[in-house]
Amino acid sequence: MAKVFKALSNPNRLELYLQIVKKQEASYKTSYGCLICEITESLNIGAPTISHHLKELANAELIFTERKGKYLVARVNEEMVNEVNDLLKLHNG
Amino acid sequence: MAKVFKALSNPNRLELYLQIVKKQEASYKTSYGCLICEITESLNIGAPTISHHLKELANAELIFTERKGKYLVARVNEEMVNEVNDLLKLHNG
DNA sequence: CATATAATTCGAATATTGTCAAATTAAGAG
DNA sequence: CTCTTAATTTGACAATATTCGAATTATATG
Repeated sequence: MAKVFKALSNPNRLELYLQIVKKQEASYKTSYGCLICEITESLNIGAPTISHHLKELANAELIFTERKGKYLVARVNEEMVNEVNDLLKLHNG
Repeated sequence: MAKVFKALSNPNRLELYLQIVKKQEASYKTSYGCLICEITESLNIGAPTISHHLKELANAELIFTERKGKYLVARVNEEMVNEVNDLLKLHNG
């Protein structure tokens, strides 16, 4: 589970993750997920670094990625996000 | 906020945090918090490293620490934990 | 005071990370 | 086939992180 937190521990990578969430939620009716090339400009890192970070998010099972022709589509793994939330939940008053 | 995730990204530090949560919840009636010396044995790292990790958790504002005579007491910052939970919450179906 | 326990500081070694530039692959469009 | 855009791979480098041993400080107790 530390792997998930590590995946979110870098500011640029966290931003990348949050953009994916945002894009996916914005298109939840069609459930297209997030086209990576649509968010690359809003991040201040180069394409190789984005590719590298995406792999880390996927390796932590926070997202799934799938190639759609020329494009890469990312989707959030909601189960994993729920697991993280459960771990952090506090049980007292 | 990435700082919080970084604080939890190291396996030993995450374990340390979870032990603090557990100890605190176990004694929530008295709200003593967690005596650090009571959990050092269950972690497979030395005292200097624990001291260092505690500082990182405190720096990320995940915990508060307070000296009680010879001992150090740690308490979870519930507000911060709630903020993290809010950030990770998903808003679709 | 002398001793013991809890915790911190310091310095160093080793490992991991984040990032980029350059080259490469993947795939579609003309 | 050629060109363009999207993404990946490789190799490298600087910056950070993790951990420990040794020494030190803080505090309580006999």
